[in-house]
Amino acid sequence: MAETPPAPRRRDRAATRAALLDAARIRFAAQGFDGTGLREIAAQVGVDPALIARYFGSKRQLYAEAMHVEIPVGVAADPHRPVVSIADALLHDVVYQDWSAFGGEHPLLVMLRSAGHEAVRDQLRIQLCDGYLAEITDRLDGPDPALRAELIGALLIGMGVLRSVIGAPAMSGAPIDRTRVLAARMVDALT
Amino acid sequence: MAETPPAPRRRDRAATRAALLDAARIRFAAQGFDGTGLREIAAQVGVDPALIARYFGSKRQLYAEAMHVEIPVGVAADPHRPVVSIADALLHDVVYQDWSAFGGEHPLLVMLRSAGHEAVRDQLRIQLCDGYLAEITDRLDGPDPALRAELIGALLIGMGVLRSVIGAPAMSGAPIDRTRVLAARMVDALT
Amino acid sequence: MAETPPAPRRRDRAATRAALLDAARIRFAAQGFDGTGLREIAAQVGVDPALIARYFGSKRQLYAEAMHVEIPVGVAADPHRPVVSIADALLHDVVYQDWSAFGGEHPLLVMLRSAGHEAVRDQLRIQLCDGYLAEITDRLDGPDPALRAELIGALLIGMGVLRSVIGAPAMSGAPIDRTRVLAARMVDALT
Amino acid sequence: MAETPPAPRRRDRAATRAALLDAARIRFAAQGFDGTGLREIAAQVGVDPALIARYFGSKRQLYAEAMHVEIPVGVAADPHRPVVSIADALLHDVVYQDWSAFGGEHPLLVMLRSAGHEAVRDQLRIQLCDGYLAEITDRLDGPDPALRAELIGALLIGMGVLRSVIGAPAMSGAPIDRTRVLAARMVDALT
DNA sequence: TATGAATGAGCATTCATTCAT
DNA sequence: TATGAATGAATGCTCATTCAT
Repeated sequence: MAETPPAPRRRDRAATRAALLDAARIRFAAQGFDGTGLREIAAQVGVDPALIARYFGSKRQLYAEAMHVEIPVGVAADPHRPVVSIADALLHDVVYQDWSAFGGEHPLLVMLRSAGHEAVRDQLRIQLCDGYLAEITDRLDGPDPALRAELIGALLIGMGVLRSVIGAPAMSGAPIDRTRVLAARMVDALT
Repeated sequence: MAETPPAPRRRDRAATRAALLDAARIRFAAQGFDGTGLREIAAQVGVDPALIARYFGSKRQLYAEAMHVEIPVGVAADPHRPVVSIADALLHDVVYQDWSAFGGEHPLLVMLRSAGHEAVRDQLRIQLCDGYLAEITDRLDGPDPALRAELIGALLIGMGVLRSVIGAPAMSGAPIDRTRVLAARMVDALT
Repeated sequence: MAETPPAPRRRDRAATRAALLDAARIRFAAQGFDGTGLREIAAQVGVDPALIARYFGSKRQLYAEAMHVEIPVGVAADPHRPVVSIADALLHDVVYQDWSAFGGEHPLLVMLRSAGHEAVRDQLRIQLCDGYLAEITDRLDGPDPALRAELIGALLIGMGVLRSVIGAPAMSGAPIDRTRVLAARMVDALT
Repeated sequence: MAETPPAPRRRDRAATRAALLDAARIRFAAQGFDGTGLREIAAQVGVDPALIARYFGSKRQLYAEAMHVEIPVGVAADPHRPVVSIADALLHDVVYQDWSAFGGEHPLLVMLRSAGHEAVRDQLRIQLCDGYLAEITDRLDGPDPALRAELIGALLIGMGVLRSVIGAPAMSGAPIDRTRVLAARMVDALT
């Protein structure tokens, strides 16, 4: 892991910046925005807290940059790919992918934990609606494509919430395949 | 309003306690656990902040008590009521009910905003899984009833998140009936 | 002195407040607004720095309140008192009075040391022009009474600056009577 | 403007040094010693803040050098020039001259704004007493020439303070000639 | 010679809480 | 029982400065 102190990493702006982002992701995921202090992020990297202000401007901007993720290219590749396949890819991406760099969860779920802040909610909306769901909306025929896309997104987010935020027993323990089959059935019901 | 200072509410322990809970619900919902100060809650009721510690022990306990809700009796009444009807009732209860006493949202969604705190996550799990979802699980036949109940819960929670936490455009703007029909279709696909 | 820690002064809001103001005057006079920390003021009184925020709201407000002085009643008493007498009284008040509670200088001169802050300049203008100089203006006949009053004020302030801010040798060392006679001659030249 | 970044001024030590002094004068005058950051001075010139430490040693030394001014040669030229004429020349020099390179004020008045620092007070005393006032003292006959010179200096400084630090209404607004006539009368009363 | 990464001490302010009254 | 004075730790952030490069 890049965020452990062993490597002193002296005088390397890019590496220090990256290490700060890595450390920030872990702490923000575990303790939320308010529960995380800049001092502990800096301490984890082994640098002075003032560097964070220097590199990122403010705690808010550090958070925004740490939580930013690009939509995976594979998902958006084929414009004719069926919706159920897209949804399944997103389900795997959002809920079941290995997000250990973010403390084990997709940044959308991490951000949900700090959704008391309006700026965080804004970022959530942009990354979810303008990113993931736009891909689904584009591929849906029939009435209310945006609404149906959001319902799929709601299922996705809800599954993530139950699995990794709330820790609902069945969803956390059940084999992934069984769950994906059931989720796919729900998505199919919308098309 | 019970929480305005004009009425001194002198020497009425029960009424003061209730007023503190009401005020706490509003502020916690609007600003989250960390964003809300005990001073402002106390000020809204017109009492000294030390009284909160006296009545509730700590901020955390005040939060827990303020966010506690009982599952509506109507939902649990008939053990033979079909799942899709239960789910629709819960959808209405959780997502579309008037929760103005909680600042406009169901406490489950309010708590999700402060899910950075482990105690809040615990309370969420207990209220959602042991409360709402148990009712659904009991009525489901076939394999994996708990998992399917959680998927329904995921859809519910996700809809609430998109509607009132994230503010997704279609779900926030669409007429409620159209949304409920689509959600019912997803639930039906599981049975 | 009320600002020494010996007396614990426990649980006495008014006394603690007054002691904080006393300590603030001394430190602000000696080191200016920016050079003085709230920590040292609080330490001098023997209380926690958080009390300052509680009692005065902010460092700026503490400063404003600490530097506020009322115009001495004796000066404004007789509306027919000649200007040269008023000026002499003010000279004694502003420059030669024992202002040891303010570290040895009139608050107007103390504030001049922190005149880099606009709020301080505003307070200076209000206390000098609307306070002291208005009394002089009212008693001046002939043209430009306000301008002549301000010239008298300029002499006063300038004498204070040379004496206690700059430490000009002659004015600091000369016997007070000789200086007052000369200053009175300058004032007389304006009437 | 010499202090705008467009001109890279690469590898010209003397020009960079001068540009830093120019920028420092403007900022120190506008915001005082404490209110001015080395970063903003360096940024205005377009160089790294570390250069300031390299060229001037410290912020204090940069300030001292930036605020240093020579007494105008015209004033000291004729040893038989009458005092009232010298005083008027100084009044014009100190109070009414265009000091736009210093942000619009004579450095003595600028320094008065940062007189919370002892080093600044020392510099003030040296530049005022040993510079300007020595010229006046030399030309005064009769008793206490140094004291009378300081009283003239007090009037000068006081006028500057009221005009440009405090912003006294009459002195800031009145036509310069009327003010100079009145000031000359006060000076004459001392001879 | 000069850059810019990094420092560490310092700032005012906010908070839930405690304790004497 | 309840008030409110007082606490002390922690917050994000700014600063002049230093030290490798």
